[in-house]
Amino acid sequence: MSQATPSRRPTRRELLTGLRRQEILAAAIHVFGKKGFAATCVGDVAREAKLAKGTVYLYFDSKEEIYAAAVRAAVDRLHALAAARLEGVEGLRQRLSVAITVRMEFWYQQLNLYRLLLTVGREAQHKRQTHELMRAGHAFYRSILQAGRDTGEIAAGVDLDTLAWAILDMVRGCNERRMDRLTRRTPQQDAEAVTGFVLQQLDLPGSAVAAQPALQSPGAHA
Amino acid sequence: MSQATPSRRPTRRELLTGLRRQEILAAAIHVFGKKGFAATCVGDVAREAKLAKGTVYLYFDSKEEIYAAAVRAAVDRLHALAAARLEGVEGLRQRLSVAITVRMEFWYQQLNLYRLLLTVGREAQHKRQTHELMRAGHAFYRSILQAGRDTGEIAAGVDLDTLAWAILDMVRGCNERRMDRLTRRTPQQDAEAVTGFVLQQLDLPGSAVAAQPALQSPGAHA
Amino acid sequence: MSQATPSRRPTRRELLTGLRRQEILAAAIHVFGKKGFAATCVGDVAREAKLAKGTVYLYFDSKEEIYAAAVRAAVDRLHALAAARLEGVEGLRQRLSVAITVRMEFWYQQLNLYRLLLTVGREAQHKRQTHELMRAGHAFYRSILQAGRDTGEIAAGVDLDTLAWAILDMVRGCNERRMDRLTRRTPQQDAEAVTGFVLQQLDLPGSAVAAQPALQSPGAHA
Amino acid sequence: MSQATPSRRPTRRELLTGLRRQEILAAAIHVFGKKGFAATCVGDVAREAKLAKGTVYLYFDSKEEIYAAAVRAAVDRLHALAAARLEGVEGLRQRLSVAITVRMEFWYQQLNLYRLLLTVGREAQHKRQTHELMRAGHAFYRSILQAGRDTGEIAAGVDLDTLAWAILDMVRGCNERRMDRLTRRTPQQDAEAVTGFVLQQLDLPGSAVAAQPALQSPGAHA
DNA sequence: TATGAATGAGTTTTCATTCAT
DNA sequence: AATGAATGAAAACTCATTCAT
Repeated sequence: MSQATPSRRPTRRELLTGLRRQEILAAAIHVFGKKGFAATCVGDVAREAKLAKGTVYLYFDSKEEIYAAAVRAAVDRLHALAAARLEGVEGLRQRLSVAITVRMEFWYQQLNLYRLLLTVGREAQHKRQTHELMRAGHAFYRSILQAGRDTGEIAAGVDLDTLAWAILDMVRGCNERRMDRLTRRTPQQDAEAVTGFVLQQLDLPGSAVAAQPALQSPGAHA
Repeated sequence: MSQATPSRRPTRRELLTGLRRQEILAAAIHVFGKKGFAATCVGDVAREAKLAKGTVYLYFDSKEEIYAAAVRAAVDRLHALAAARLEGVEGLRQRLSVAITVRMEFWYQQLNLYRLLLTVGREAQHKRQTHELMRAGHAFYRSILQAGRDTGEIAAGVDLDTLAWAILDMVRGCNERRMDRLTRRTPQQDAEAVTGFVLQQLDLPGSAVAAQPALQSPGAHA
Repeated sequence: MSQATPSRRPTRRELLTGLRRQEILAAAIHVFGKKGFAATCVGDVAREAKLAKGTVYLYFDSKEEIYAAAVRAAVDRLHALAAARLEGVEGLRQRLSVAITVRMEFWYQQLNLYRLLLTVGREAQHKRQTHELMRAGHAFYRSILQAGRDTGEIAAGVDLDTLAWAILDMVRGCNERRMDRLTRRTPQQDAEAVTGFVLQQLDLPGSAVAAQPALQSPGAHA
Repeated sequence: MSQATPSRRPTRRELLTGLRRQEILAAAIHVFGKKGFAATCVGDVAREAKLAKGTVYLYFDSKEEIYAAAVRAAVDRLHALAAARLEGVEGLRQRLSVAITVRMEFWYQQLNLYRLLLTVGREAQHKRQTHELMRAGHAFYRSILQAGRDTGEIAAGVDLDTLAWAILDMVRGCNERRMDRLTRRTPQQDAEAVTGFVLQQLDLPGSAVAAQPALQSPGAHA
């Protein structure tokens, strides 16, 4: 899926190197997520990966670089996943629903990394990468809305830019609350609620994807 | 922990102590915001406050405690400000608008502190305080919505809990984008957009406070 | 003798600070000389000075700076000593003798520091300082020779520049051999030999200071 | 340590091994000279020699040993060169001149190694080797002077030991100044000056080798 | 109360050397 | 013989916190 630079046939060595990097990244995300980035020293990462400290430095230039690589890898996976899930899905309602759900579910699988994003990602040296991620998220929702407008499903008056940001904000909020265990809702439930909000904004209520009235308290009837 | 409510007549000494603490907090927020929490050492705070390092420790037990106190003070001010602004404001639309605006404007004045909240506040040891803040924000919007329901302005079916969280998420998102200079919109413009979003969810469009259709692109007409 | 910057009345604190620096320098020269600069860590210096590692860093910015300061202080002392010893000494023979002797004796008292000069002083980052020291040494002997020429004691044909370098080289050589225990001669004996060498170059043999024929084997008679 | 004199017919393998060692030494001297001994890591040497790090360790036991071997090889070459140059040269004046010149020129060709000698050679673990080198230099000049005495060219009173050291010191001084670019004189010019000094000590002025009055400033006439 | 010198645990990073392939 | 991944000891430097004055 992502033979980045060496266009053909990675060497046996390159393969092994790639694997080691994966291992270290996994270990790093684990301990960073558990103890926090600042409180974790490279030795902790090494121990988790069952390697010597120095070995980690063979694969990454610094602690910061480990973080950056972890985020990069996750983002790549997220984008690939989103594209795959949307493949063949037709109709604004369905596409919105999938797009919202995929981001909820993905980060739910990556809570430790998500936690990093919320702390380390805020620091000056990682601003650029974090902003990139946010802009990509915005563009993602924006493009789905735009397609809806192109097909006439969305009226001309709606400010798609602002709405796309709002979607991202709500998704992020739900993710964070789940990470912090401030909610017991599942990613799917949250996704439905957010999708419902959006449809309401577009004056397209009636039926959310699962034909469940979003934004209604579970017990309530329409 | 220390005498929470000294009931009556603070001693002259208590007053002086309080002032010193304020000075140190102001200095701390300034330098923390400029260099980041981790990168700032207690000596920096002391220098900014024109005190000796040791003196800071007469007023705060640790660097962490300075952060916690700064947040506590800000939150108190925010709550006081919100209450003051809502005083005498009647009607769901108006109260919502004010409630959203006040949180936008307040943090806009406190960008340095807000930045801390987004980084330090995420660390394990400050989770509790940060959650408290978020829950209070949620309760704040929830109570305004509840009042609307009590007066019949809001239909029975709407899930107020979820909507309150959504408001908080959108407000936070706007604040963060402003802090990161990812947007050029003013707090007031953002507040209007969010308010419009909420009214639409409540099937109460027609007029946002400023009678501008929220979430509509500026040039569009209703 | 050297109130460097604060022209008047050093504070009590400045005095104490100065003393601490002296103590650390003394300790540093001791351990550097014993184990070598590279093999010595700052902790060793601190232990020798009976201080904590961190304390050393309150007085010096880095290990390198300790070295540089030690050399600077020694050079100042050497120059002061040389000036003092030459005070009132008249006549080329006598002045040369004193000038050569003082440099022999001084470094003999400072063997550990001298060893540093020969190793650390060679490294790129200290080249400038070391060159300065050598140039100063050359200028020192050069000026004494020049005075001799001005009084007519030295013939016009002699190349004073080259001779001054030669003096410095021989003095250095003797010092190094003494440091390395490759010789058992005393600084005074070496000084006499070198002085005799120079006088012979100037066609002013006859009497070295001590009226001993220089460069002649001890037992030999004129 | 290893078979010092393999008496007869070096194996094919021994020859290859010897070649590899030469290659590595050449690479080592190059990078050590460029970056300094401490700042150079074995990997740098290996890269320069186009070998893997581990391979270097097949030929040398340690980084230190590489240094020692490099010096040993250079010294052997120097001695061979000196012997070759002196072959067939007759007369004290000529032999002295050649002996001084050869040492100037040789190190001038080996500045990188010379630099190592002045730093690494000073460290405790290399003292012995460095002293050996200096003693050999002294013995070299001493033997030439002794030959002069044996032929009656040198008077009985002169202290040959001290003079030999003085020659070595002056030669070293000139070499170092050239290495540090503190002089613009050529090795030949320096050699003449030093030779002139020595002849003057021996009361054999008149003609240095090139019949140029040494120690006289260029423009002066005899 | 105010000070700031002293402390030393703790962190990142480098690199000589080893050893399985 | 050749390789280079793995090791882990070691070192410079920082800074929150203490405490004698």
